[in-house]
Amino acid sequence: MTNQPIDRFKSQVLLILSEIPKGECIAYGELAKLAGFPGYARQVGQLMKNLPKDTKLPWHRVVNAQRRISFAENTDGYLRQKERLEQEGWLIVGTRLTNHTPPSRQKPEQSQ
DNA sequence: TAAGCGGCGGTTC
DNA sequence: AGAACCGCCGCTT
Repeated sequence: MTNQPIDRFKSQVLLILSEIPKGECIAYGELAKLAGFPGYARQVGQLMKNLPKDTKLPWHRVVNAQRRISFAENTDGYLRQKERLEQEGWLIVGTRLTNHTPPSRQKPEQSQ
């Protein structure tokens, strides 16, 4: 339409997103960069928000650069994303993602 | 037209 | 490690 670059941005992002393997996650900025639009992290988030609820795209695999779910904990969006991520093997503590059991306050210090 | 707001990110304190 | 700040860029008011 009138917004060709923007439309392309969406297409690219959604394409890359659909290629994200199960059990893996990517940051908004990372996704934007891979799509060819570095700096468009927020737009990716906006795009995710605008995705239809019945989309089969792995929107839940998109988290922020801090490896955290960008929704507030009490929101339904957070709960949905958490559910889906846990379903793919992720262990989630609060908004934080961990691949396996979190190191119960195990501090590196001189360990090794 | 201007101002504010995000499913953000990187740096700094 | 966590909170605060600023920079970013399109969308909504």
